[in-house]
Amino acid sequence: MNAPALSQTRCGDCPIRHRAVCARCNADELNELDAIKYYRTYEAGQPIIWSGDVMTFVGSVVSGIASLTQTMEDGRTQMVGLLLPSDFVGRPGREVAAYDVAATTDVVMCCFRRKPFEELMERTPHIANRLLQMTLDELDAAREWMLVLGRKTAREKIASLLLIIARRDASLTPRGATNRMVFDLPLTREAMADYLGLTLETVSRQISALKRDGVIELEGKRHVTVPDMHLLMEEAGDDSDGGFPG
Amino acid sequence: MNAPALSQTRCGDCPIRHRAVCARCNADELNELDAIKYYRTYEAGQPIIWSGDVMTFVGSVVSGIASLTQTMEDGRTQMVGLLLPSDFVGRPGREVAAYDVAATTDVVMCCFRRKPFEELMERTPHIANRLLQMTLDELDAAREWMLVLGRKTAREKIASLLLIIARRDASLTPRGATNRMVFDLPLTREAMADYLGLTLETVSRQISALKRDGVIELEGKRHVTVPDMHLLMEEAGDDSDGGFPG
DNA sequence: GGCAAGCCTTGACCCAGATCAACCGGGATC
DNA sequence: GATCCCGGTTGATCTGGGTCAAGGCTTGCC
Repeated sequence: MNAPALSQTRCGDCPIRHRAVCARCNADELNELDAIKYYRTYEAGQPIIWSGDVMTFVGSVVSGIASLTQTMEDGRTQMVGLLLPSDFVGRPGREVAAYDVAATTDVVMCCFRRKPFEELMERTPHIANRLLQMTLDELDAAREWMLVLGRKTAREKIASLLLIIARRDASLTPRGATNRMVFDLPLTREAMADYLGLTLETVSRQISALKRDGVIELEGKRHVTVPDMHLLMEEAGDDSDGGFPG
Repeated sequence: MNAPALSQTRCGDCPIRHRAVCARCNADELNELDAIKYYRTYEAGQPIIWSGDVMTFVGSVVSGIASLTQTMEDGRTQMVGLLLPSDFVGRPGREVAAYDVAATTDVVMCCFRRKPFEELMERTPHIANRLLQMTLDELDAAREWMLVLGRKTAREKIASLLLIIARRDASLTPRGATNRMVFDLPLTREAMADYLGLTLETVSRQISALKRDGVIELEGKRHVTVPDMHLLMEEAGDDSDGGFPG
């Protein structure tokens, strides 16, 4: 993991400066944030927050991937959010965490003490507006995901997840007009199953099937090559082609 | 339907005044809203907005119930939101609608022309803050629903939906400590199926099963009595008891 | 080198819910 | 009063994905 050196990163140098909740802040506002911020790291697999915990901080994912999950009493779990760098954790105004948050890979968080952050937000429309924008985006993503969970087949679910991961990578490393795409899966089969509302066996089988049918190529268990993104999109049952060249 | 007389309702008299996007506005701000608002009515079953349409307005549901749905090319549909009185329709800053919006019952909408509304929002934190709050609530509801779609059985899904409707009614007509609850289903079996990611046949069968098992009583096809809300909660696999007396 | 733990794959079987189809009942239309 | 719809119910059958079980491949530890 390429974690920045801790507790000395200046906001100006921050890799998520232009995408996180602080994206619209001016220099003065950044200084105020700086005063209440601190960095924390979590190893892959570690919990960040338990549902029901008192929230002492909110914050942004700086690097790595974290997951938001809900659990029923009998142990069934559903992932309800995948937090990527620049995504926000915590809800201003909420005392108690509603979901489990865990580090899927090694994670660096930029944390703000909750109370001061809430006060700052009260008088800083730049932050509130950015958070509104981000929340609306998350709501869209959640609704997209409801279609996946409610109506797609196992194969389509897998293809949809691969598509999301591929698009994320594409947005981080923009490239020319190419159909080909290579990336690493940041999730275990079990985590994929939790995200997709499937069992890990079904995830494994469908990945094998997509490989057998030439939709993807696998090197090891995590390294994926998509020879033709359009084919993958068809498999996902996805008409909106997400900006890939037609 | 008890639609208010149109185009003459003053904001001060509005039934959703204290819950909608305008909830925190002062008198001056209400006047500004007043200037760009107009009412529209839709009959049950009618479309309000088609996905892909240019959004000329945003607005609030004043009375009735509307639904947000997503459709795949092959016709599979998933409801991704149930809009109740005071809920907001449209996304400021978005040119083109992302979902189909349709009137499930007769609906009255309080519409704002989009551009003026966006400008007003820019300079009115009371509106932006309220919208943030409402969006965060919707996001929570969407995540709750992801658990339902991804991990619950058909019976649990039906129970969960009944619970949501019952709670909504309870919040509109607060009452003392009672386990008993009576309400009307505002959705057809098909709409419930679209919401739950099921077929209408399965919805019908599971409702019959819940009735046979005494969890609910039915009068006609829509009028429901829940003799014991706690039993219904157990059926929904829901530990959080939503404020019902223990 | 041997062994255990994680993560993943694959096979055999089963079942919840989808699909296909028949039918019911009430309200509108003629 | 006959007919047609529309929303809903119920039955019979099929199947996608869950469940249970047996390994395989790495990695790390002794």
